[in-house]
Amino acid sequence: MAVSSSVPRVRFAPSPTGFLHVGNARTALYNWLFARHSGGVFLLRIEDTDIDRSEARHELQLMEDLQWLGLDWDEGPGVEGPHAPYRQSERLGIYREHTDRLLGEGKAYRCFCTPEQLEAERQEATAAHRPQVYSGRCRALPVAESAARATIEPFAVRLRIPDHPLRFHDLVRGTVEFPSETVSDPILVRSSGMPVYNYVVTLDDALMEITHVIRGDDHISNTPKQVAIYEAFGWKPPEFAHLSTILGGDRERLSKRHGATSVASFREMGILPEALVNYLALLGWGAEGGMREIFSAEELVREFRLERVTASPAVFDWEKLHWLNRHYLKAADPERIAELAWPHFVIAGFLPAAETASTAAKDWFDPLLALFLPAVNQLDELPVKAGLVFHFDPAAARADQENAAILATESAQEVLAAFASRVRTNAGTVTPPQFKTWMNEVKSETGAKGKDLFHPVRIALTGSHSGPEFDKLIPLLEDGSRLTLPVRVLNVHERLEQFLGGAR
RNA sequence: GGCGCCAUGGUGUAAUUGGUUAACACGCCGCCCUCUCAAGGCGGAGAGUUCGGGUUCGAUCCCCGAUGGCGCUACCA
Repeated sequence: MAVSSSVPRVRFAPSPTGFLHVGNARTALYNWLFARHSGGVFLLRIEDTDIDRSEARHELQLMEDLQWLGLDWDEGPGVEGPHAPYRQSERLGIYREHTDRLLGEGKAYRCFCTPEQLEAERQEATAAHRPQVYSGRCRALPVAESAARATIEPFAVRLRIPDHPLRFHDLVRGTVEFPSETVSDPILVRSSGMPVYNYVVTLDDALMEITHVIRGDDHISNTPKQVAIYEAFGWKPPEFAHLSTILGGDRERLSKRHGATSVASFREMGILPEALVNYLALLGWGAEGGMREIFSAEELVREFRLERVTASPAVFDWEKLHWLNRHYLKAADPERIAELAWPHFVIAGFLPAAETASTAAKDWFDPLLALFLPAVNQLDELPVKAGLVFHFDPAAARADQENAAILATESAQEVLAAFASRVRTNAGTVTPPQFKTWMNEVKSETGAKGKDLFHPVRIALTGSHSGPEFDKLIPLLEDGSRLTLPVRVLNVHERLEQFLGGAR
């Protein structure tokens, strides 16, 4: 290994076995924040030694998700760098050389034990209330015998765990120590010849001169073994930082069981990357003083300290993510949001594909979006919230219990009649000032005011007694009705007639 | 079974790293605004810091133990 460099080097090392999970996304984020804060190097390495589960498409997806979050890597697939290759499946030769060295120096040994023998040992250990560590049966095999058997028998390679306590420093937990007796001689290389995760990870971290290993706390128990590997090679172990687990509402490790957990699904739902990044940063870390919640990526980079990362597990909270997402949805450039929101209306069957849409439709979409955006947590809720613009069902409106109660009053009938007579005398486009005038006239004619005045009209026009301001809604309906869309938007006249017609 | 990590309102985090009426945010409740629903503004309830010991003049903070949660305990990653 080369001399450790002065600039911090960190890595994110996912295995391409599925989608990028939020937990891993947070790990990636903290690595990235640390690197950017300290002017260090952020490296991406693909851990694909599990050939059965690793897939190239997952690797692509992983990189896409990382990019979407804005986490760019300085070395790794796509950019390469001085320690290429960055895919473990392409580094097998490197691992082999190092294994030979360990074997040659007696730091590791061949193990000829069968799975059955090993299993029996484990059972014994449990029965005796002893830790499950390998007995060391093959540890003391004479070199000549070991070499001889190697030519005819399959064998695994194990590391000789030293008999002193294995300790390491953790930036979020302090010093962690494991008694030697509780650490089993780990398998380095399987009898198939394929090196094992814990081994290659360590080799790569060392070879790639990683100075800070920031990863999930499920690796704490693996760390003593990795420290022993560093020791066997005479290398200095890096600093560690083990991040706590992200839990679901039931305090169990967050998983698919809890709903969407992949970064890709968040994107599809219409969660903005800046909201996710902000949220994930807050989940296990707090700025000094802890009195701020909204952080841009740049601000996070400036404020982030590994030392301020919490050691305790955190429960994933959709409400707070939504709060942040609403914030960023409102703060973002409307044009960008429009682009992101449009496809959701396409899926709903309300709008044509963006490429085929007229500019008139696009212009019409902006105020529509402005009207309904404040009401949603995530973009995919938009079509439902804006549904009243696209479809109007008088029968269903009348069937609704609350609506029926409102419509049943004499005052409501008077209001509707007075309103209808005015709408009918004017065949042109209804404008907000016009509408306002009518409502004032209806008000003085019927004596109805407030809810009594507005609710019947609202129901007749939108199907619901609650909804957005008429000032903004009316132009949307009128303009929308002149557009050619997959679904015809009904204007005020049409709505009123359909509603009244349905009653007769 | 063994080993390890963790423990502040419902949730995420703060608390000059032993001295605070334990703070902020989400959520919740209420009020204002408003035809309504959101948004926005204002206010409120909610923890005495898991429990028990210790150290100390004084513990959220240090030590020990218990309890609980989680992780690892594979020729998985």
